[in-house]
Amino acid sequence: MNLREDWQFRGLVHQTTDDTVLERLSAGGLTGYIGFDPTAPSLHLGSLMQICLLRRLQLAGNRPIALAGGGTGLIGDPSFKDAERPLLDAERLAANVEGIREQLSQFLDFSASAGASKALLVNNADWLTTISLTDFLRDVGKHFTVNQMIAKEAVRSRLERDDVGLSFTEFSYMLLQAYDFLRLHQDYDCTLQLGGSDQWGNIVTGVELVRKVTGHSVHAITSPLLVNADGKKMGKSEGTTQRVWLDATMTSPFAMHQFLLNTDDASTPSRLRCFTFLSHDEIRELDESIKSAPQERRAQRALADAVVSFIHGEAAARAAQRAGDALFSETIDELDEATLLAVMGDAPSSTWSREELGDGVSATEMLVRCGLAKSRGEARRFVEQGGVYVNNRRLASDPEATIDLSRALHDRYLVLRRGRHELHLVVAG
RNA sequence: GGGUCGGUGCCCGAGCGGCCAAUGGGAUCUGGCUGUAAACCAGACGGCUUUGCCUACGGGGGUUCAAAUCCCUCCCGGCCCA
Repeated sequence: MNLREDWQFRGLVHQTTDDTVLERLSAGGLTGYIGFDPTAPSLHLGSLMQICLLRRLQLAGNRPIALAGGGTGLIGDPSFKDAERPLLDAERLAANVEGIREQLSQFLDFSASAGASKALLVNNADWLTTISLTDFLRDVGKHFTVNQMIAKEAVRSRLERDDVGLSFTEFSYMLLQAYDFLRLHQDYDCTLQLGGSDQWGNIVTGVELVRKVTGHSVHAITSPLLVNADGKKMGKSEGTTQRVWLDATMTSPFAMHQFLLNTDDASTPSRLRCFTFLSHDEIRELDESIKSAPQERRAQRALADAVVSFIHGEAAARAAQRAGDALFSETIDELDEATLLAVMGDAPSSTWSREELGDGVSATEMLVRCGLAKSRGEARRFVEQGGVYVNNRRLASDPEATIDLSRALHDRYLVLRRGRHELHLVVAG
């Protein structure tokens, strides 16, 4: 099984500059890079595809470069965005780059033992913040005409809209990214850039720049953007309620596991291919299980286990698994105290005074203070609609309902749930 | 700088003096059906001490018994001209 066959099976390739790249990658020994935007202190599931691509590259004996966009982040990529991006200040950006560096270092092999395919992490702020404007315009800008730049699909919609514009700053973004490729080619002999299919325009601009400046031909591979069954980009602001972050303190392993477990049937095969390193046979078998026994959701379970293991480790994946099983398929009041705490370990919790709970606290009040409702009005609505559960038993849909210690598990714990998924552990102090 | 069009709830977008917390769509949320899914159906969707009150239609000021709606001014954006 070589890389080309594997990538084709997994559907990782959307477009390439030429057919031979995949063959050459299969042979190993190339250097390829992917850029990561430091828009937040953590990467999220939307970047998992890119992370896996770099890893696959490395496993096949190539050198992966992860490029943190500390410089391009100062500008903001306008590709297919429908409005001007707010600028991030340099300090936040630097902090974000740091966070991302740390995360990426877990997924690639940066040790000397990797030899020629030892991964590299670079920050384009190193060159983008130091090059002079006139040098940039002469050495980079001179190679492109505005005519071809405005013809790019990625910016077209912004140019055609009559309510928002495209600032010169954002318009210049593609040149900065092109310059990155040139630098990586010159400094590290990098001959390949990968990215999502929305990056095609930016990437080929880089390919062109390298050719014009050095005469060398370098390559591009884009991968399809994964969408949910409803056509929305996954992992962006969608998901259950928020983005699914890779940082365990921002999105708990349990929440991530749940998110993946809830993947709809139609999207599961492609996610298994892109986000896991399972063998082709295993994947085919899981595909089959979706058709033959969808209610078992073996494929979703395998996906959730594999991804959480990859990101947070096997122990975290097992814990998330157990927590889900306990919370959704057993009666929670049968759990012993240690198990209950382990299961609820990921969920937010709060400590309440015994006296207060003894007297009974109104359900709406409790929902608001636990952060399960944004306002009393919303809390009242949840109760009225029957969306509130204590220890997995639905609360009477009475807005005056109160909750007291008599329901507590082990005389201290109340598992408060709102709707299907939002949990909170109330502890009597 | 000049002209012109526009800025409404999470987003899009109606309203153009009282019947407006503001039509409609999307998103989201809750419930039902299910498989902790999708689709579908029903409901909710500014806040509160909830038969009422408060805050909101870019900011400020004004006219009026009454303004998202009229006037002035400022800020922001699009387009055209310079």
